[in-house]
Amino acid sequence: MPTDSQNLALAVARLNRRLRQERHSDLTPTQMSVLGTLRQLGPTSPSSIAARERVSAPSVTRTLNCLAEDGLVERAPHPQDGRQVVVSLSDLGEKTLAEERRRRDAWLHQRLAELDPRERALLREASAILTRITES
Amino acid sequence: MPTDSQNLALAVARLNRRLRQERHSDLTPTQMSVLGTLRQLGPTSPSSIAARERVSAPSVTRTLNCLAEDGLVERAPHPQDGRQVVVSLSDLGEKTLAEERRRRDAWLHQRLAELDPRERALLREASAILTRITES
DNA sequence: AGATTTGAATTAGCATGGTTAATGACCTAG
DNA sequence: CTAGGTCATTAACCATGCTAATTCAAATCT
Repeated sequence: MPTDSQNLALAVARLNRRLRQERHSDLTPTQMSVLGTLRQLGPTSPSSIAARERVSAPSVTRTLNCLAEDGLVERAPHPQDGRQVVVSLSDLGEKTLAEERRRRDAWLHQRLAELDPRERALLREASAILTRITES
Repeated sequence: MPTDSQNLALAVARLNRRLRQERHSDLTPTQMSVLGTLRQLGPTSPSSIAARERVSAPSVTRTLNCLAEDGLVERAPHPQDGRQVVVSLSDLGEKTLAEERRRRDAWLHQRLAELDPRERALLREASAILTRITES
């Protein structure tokens, strides 16, 4: 018999795959996530993004390369510290993020709309708890 | 301002990455998931596994190759239909699954234990809802 | 019965995105 | 000023998603 944590882990893994399938866009989930983090943090270093995304620095570098090629983010030297790089969302990046979010979330949004209000509220709370857990 | 569905999608993506990090094992999340599905379904065809995991058939084939190499699953011809293959968990697979689950879930289990009972109950319900959503 | 279509699994080839290890540039402390 | 640490990047590897094409078996249709 599965434990609660196993159920939760399975549910999360499956939903994650499902969401990947529902993407009808050019941006991958990882790219979306990095753009979102960048939106939230404002201009920051790659390592801050890596920490926030809980991913290795090289992984972030590669994602940033793709995003920079498409003109969605910009890299600038750090004014004080020559080792660091400051990454920021471009206007195009901002616009693209908003639009892709709208499209990508259509499926999940529809599913949520089919739930009754109590379940929706429950999931809203659950999101907050999961976020808190993840960051601990 | 992010919508509920965006919050949920982000929370799920992040927790998924976090769980991958907490794995202290040889089995990847995908492999774990396939073993779990196999445990749940009993002996089945690769295509059933693919449907359950919402993943393409070739992807399942490859995962099964890895698992079979390690002796965790076994393939047998289907008695009636010569096109099909019947995949089943070996004893070693069963044992390994149980053990890896125990280890992999330690982190999440600990996090859940730190929540108050109301939150735990809420997440239990949320798991069920997410599973239902995912399968729709 | 024989030919064709359908279906399951696999193979081949591609892209993404995670990792660790090694490099190079830069800062900082001694 | 040198030694050591830090940040970003590069290189190389692996897992895992995909589609397209292949193979072989079953089912169906003359």
